[in-house]
Amino acid sequence: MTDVNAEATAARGTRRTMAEEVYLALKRDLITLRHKPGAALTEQGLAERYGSSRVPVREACRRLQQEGLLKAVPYKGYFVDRVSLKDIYDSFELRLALESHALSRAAERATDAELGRLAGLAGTEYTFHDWESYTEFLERNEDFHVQLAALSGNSRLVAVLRDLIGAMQRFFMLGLDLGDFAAEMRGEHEELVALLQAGQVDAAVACLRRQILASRDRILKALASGRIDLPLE
Amino acid sequence: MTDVNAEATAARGTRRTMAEEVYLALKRDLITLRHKPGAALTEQGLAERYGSSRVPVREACRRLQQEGLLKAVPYKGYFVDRVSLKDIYDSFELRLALESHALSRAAERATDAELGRLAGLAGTEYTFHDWESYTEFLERNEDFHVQLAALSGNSRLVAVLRDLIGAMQRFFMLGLDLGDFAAEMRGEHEELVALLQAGQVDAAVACLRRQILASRDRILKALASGRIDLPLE
DNA sequence: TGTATACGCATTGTATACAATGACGGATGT
DNA sequence: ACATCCGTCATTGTATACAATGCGTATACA
Repeated sequence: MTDVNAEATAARGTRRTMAEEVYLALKRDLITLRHKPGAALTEQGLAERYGSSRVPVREACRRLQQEGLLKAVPYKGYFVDRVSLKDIYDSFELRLALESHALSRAAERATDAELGRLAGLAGTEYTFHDWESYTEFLERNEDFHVQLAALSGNSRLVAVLRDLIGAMQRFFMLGLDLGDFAAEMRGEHEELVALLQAGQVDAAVACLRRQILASRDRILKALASGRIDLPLE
Repeated sequence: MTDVNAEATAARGTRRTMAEEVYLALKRDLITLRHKPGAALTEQGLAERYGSSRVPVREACRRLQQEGLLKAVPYKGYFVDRVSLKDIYDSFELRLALESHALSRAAERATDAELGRLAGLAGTEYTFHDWESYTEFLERNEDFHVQLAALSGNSRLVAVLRDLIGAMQRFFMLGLDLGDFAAEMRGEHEELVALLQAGQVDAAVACLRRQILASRDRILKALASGRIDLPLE
């Protein structure tokens, strides 16, 4: 414990640990609905599936539990969190509150160069019924929103928003395959950045609000049309 | 895995697990500054201190890491997160955004009975230089704000806010002993609830904003007066 | 038939042994 | 004096063995 200022030598190396590997793989499988909402999971089963022992699996599960993708019940196992209408409403409401605030702050602080870099992340689409493209689209979309939030300069806010969006990806996966919204969503990000670059803050906030609520309603509508097992609790 | 609907049988029993025990004890010691910001911790050391093996300690540490109280550096150990001015600003800003929104929603939804129960949590003070009373005050204060947020009906928001306030308790601990603000803070909660009960939503939001910013500035002022080791990164 | 009770079993919770990592310091060469 | 290399050691990362829990079921009993 003489190594006092090794504190600075933080996460530099990118060599992945088993726990991290399992975390990423499991999260991916949860988001892509490979593990379906309500399904039961066991540490042993996951360990075999992802090729490790129970210990890294356990760490990954606890993390995903706190992010709201899993639920652990003591001495029983883990259950994939169900998707409820209430959770969808709550999540989008929280997201709106966080992103609205972040956007206002970003408008005050961001430089032209930063906005330019953000614009580079804006062009993102998907193709209907192409499962692979869904995943990539969602990743880019998350990137865009996280980077936008980062321009607020508030790193706590960014961390919270990142976790939230991560937990929300499932919603989109559920919705994307039930209706083709690619055209409808085309250019949303560009529109937002353009307003920011033009310095029209209020319009940008209004635009963001419109987009987020539209996004929510698309999912709700898709879910209402197709019949998906959604215990509304 | 035939036990499909045992999913419902969630956390009922209150029997504590070692990991939980360590988590609570360690969090308490972090909040009360028994472990000082910047200090180095090892799993083995913590295991001996809290009377368990490394495994539960590990789980507690990962949890506290995600809550922003610890930082883990691989193959090296854990470090108590330092308190920076930026983090104080960021935290209060995020808290203001979350609580403002929650308050607005609560004003729309809360029944008189709920507001009455909230009022019961409002009367809370501390006595200067009484370390014990600080802890209890902070717990009651957290309770009040979390319950207030709960009236918004948004459980995701509540979860995020709870973690955030938990991580912020240290700030108050740093500040409380550097100045006697008991008188200044007396009745703040009552004032807020009264405005809510009177249906004066806008005034309540303004009041909350005033209180939160005052709280932040008290801490900043106290920190500026006493000299506390605050690496501003 | 209904009800209380005890047992089995799947699963998590915990401890411990061992492997991997990488920072520090001394040895070595120039 | 100074840089470089290499071994050492503290610490985390991982696997495995064992304990604890509590649900489901069979069983005993009225």
